[in-house]
Amino acid sequence: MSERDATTYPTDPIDLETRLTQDHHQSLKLWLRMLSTTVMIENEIRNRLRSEFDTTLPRFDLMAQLERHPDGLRMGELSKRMMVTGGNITGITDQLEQEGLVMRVTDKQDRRAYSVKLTPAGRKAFKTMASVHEAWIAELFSGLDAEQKSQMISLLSSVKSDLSAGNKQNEKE
Amino acid sequence: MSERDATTYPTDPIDLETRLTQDHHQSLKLWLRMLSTTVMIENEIRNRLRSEFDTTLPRFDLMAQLERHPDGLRMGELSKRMMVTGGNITGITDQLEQEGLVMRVTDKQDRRAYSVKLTPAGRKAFKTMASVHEAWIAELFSGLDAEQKSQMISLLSSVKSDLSAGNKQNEKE
DNA sequence: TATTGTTATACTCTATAACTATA
DNA sequence: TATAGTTATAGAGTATAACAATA
Repeated sequence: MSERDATTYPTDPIDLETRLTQDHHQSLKLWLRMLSTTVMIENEIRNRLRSEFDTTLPRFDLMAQLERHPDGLRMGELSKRMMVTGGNITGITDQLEQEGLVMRVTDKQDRRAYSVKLTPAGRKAFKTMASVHEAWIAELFSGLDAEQKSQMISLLSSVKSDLSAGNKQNEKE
Repeated sequence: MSERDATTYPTDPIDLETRLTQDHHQSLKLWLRMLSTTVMIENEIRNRLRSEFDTTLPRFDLMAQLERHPDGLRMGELSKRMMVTGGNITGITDQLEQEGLVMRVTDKQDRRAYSVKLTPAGRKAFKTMASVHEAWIAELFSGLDAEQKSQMISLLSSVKSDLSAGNKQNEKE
């Protein structure tokens, strides 16, 4: 070690291990913070949806999906988009249909299938909820300015694309 | 409108409204991305914990809390930290105690209360799980480099501090 | 009286698997 | 046979409220 100068070897095994451990801790810290932040916001939104509109997050989500697809979505598509299995979609759709907020329209090409659509009443009810909901979200994220928000959106995209690549679950769109 | 040049008035109400709407949409986009990313990771971790260690996220969390507090935590403290109500803590603690992973130590000052601690077996089991868990997390976040991770950690802190300020729920620490 | 923790209960959300009816 | 959706069921995970023991 006599002639060695201050420069560390690039492949020094101890450094590599140290860096790996640091990375692991940093990832864990990031995950714990992300999880707890998300849970706090989710609980807040869930409570507000219940007390203000007597609805739940999955019901709101399903209506949001239909709002984005005015031609309607089939049960199977809703299942994929909401990341839950088919049986659950049937249950939520049943509720919303009974309340007159969505309707099942039989597909003429395939008589096994339905298109689920918002009814006019459902669209109206959703619009009201959605604008209040959007204001809540803006309020809860008011700690970030526009620049920081777009930073975070792109960082999250990197995480997510990595995830779906690993899982090979991104079949379409 | 004849004499008006290309410069918009700084206080133009339309611009203000436009900016507000844009901010709302951006916040909503951020939230939807954050939520779906978190759900995907959470599901992945939940499945792996079940198949590799036959345990659940709340059980893992409770043990993680105790690992960080070797002197033990009271039921009420666990409840606050895990953001769930007391009855649930009793249930999870019962399970883990039966399996010999945690123990209830009666408090000598206050005989209503317990300190819950990891048993030696529990500590050993947790260490094994925790290191594998940490590697999973590092893997799932490998789409970000160290710089991006610390950026995201600080962005999340801003969101979270804003949240707890609004809710006045940050009583200690 | 107030607090610590437990019990009992119910509800939401979820997955799985067997099923019906079409394709 | 395969697919779209339904039904039935079970199991997490959660909150609420009444309760016992102790402060």
